[in-house]
Amino acid sequence: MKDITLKQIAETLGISITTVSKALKNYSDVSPKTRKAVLDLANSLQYTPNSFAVNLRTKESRTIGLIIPEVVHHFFSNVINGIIAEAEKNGYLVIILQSNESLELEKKQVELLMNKRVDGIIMSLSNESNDDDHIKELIRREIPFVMFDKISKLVNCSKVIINDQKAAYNAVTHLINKGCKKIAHIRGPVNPQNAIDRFLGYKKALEKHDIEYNSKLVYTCEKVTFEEGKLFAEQIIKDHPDVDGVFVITDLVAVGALDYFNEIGVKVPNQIKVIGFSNWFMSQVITPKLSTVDQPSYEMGVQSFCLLLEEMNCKKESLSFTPKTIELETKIIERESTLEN
Amino acid sequence: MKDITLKQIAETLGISITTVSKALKNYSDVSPKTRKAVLDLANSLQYTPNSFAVNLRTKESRTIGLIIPEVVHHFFSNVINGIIAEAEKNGYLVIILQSNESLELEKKQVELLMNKRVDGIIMSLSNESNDDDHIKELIRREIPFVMFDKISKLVNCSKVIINDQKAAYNAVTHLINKGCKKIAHIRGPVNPQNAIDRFLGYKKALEKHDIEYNSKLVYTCEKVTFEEGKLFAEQIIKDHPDVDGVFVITDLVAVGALDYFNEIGVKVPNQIKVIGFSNWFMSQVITPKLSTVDQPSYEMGVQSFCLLLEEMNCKKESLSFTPKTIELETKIIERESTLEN
DNA sequence: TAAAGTATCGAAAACGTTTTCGAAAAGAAC
DNA sequence: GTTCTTTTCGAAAACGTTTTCGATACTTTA
Repeated sequence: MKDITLKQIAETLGISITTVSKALKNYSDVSPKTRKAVLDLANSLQYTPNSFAVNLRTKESRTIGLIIPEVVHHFFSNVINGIIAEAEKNGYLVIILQSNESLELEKKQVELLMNKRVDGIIMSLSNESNDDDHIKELIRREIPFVMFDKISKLVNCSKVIINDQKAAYNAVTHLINKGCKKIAHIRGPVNPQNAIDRFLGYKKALEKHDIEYNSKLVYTCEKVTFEEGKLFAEQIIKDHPDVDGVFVITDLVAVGALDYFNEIGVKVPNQIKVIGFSNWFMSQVITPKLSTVDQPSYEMGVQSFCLLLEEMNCKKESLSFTPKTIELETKIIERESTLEN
Repeated sequence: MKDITLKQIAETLGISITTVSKALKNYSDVSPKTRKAVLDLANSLQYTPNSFAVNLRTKESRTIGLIIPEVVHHFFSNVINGIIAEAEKNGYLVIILQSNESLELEKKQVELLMNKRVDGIIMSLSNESNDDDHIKELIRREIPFVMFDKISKLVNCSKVIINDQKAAYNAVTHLINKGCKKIAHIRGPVNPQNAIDRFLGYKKALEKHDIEYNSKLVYTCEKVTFEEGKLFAEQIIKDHPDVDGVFVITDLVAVGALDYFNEIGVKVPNQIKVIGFSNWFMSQVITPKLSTVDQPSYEMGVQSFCLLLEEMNCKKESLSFTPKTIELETKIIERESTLEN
């Protein structure tokens, strides 16, 4: 029941550990005859190298770490999907940690992964993250590192993002084109760069179309939940009954808003048009079906791993690596919630 | 920039590696003075033990593997959440792999994890899985192993499940109590035990209430998708216009059915009542809100890890371990889609 | 036949830790 | 001063692999 080792193969064959190792790794200085003997025996014994020893010797674990704010989240679980698929294709395994949107946990998890000596780390910042010390430590230690979606502009590392400002601009312009004159915005928390950018895109679209910006029309989520969507929808109706369009930070919150509007009989899209962000699956099954901005989540995962792989390979060969930023395209998905009157 | 090792600490302090190691691990045979010196230096140098070496020496990696059919799936992502939370609490990290419902991939991934020498494996079978060889190999090698939700009855290992048959029985009984006389069933694929059990529960509920079972009313999903839900809803209406109730294998498919009914103007719950399974988030936001069976997904994750931990600890101390099965409670969530006429 | 080249192998170090066991030093007891 | 205990330390083996470098044996060439 004990594990098979090179030593055991060597002893039964009456040769040295060195030769066994070389035979298994196709070194040229082992005769065809002994190679065959080794391979046959290794096969019949189901030998697999002890990865602990290989890790120690080669100083790599063929494992990467992934830290995301939430696993139960349509966008992030799609990203996970992309990352583990691409990683497996390249012989890497993925350890997943969840920061639960907590900066403290996030820092602890970065430490965990460094101590675990993963070959690289992919990460999306928590909403609480407003300092970069733990990230910069990562860079200082020259651990291959990629950020996606919720990034920090101050950190010099590879990034996979969308143009949140442009996407938000397009979403709000879409509302305006459909006839909206007074548009509210349910925005994300204050820290995350993408919440800031989407807000800026909202503002810019208004300006561009000569609609006066009114800070009273901006509602700020803390937790970015369904419930907050309902709550802010209620406030919008109370505070500004003449609002005829809402741009929401993400679909989950937008669906909350729709739920409230449905409850009290506010007609969407007739009275108010709503557009969300990220194209969650449920957006296409609720009533009315929610217009949104499609974000290539799976592709973001794939690209994130590719960038990380590039950096890991450079490090292995002691080559220098210059961080890259990949910007992926978004597109408006037009559904019932923004139909023209 | 190089990693700090015991050797370096030992040399700068002029003592042996052994003593440094002992000082850091609070052995009793090191004087308070030298212990303090070691701790201070280790702290200021930010020493962390090389986990590769520790793994090799201790023969454990404090890492477990998790294989699930799909990451982008409300039920499974909640289980993941429970597992990684509980694992982290106990100092374990989790490598996640996705079988994509393919038996071939599943086998390869079991191999991957064994070669990686994880301390244990948690798994939910793919829909394709109809043989147990790779699982039995796992047991034979005495690798701590837990199955949850989609299990194999033939494998002797710890399991975390619900009583699918009873839950399905209750769901169908719920339909009957609400006045349904002719109830169709959109079931899961042929292999998975839980699809079989839910089907049996459906059948038993009919019998119990003197409704004749009709195999024509049972539709079998292959992929268990939204699209299949729409498709089978269409067939039900075409083949059996007088069906007044549907019990669906899972919410995603049920939502597909609802979508079709909405499209063609079939009134739910007036003409047909629908009940799903698993309580996906979107079920509470669609129109009409979907009745369903709540499955404690997060808790299943937590319990799965706990069982695995127990087994891993037994193995470490060479104690024998008897597999356990934990059965968690489900409950009917009554919403609009099964309102009484 | 000697020299040069090639094919095949293995000894040994290294990766960084943990742990056993014995040695040395210090203190206590007589 | 001797013996016995207790405290404190370190040498060394072990975990299993990879890789360097030198050694041997065998073949070819001059």
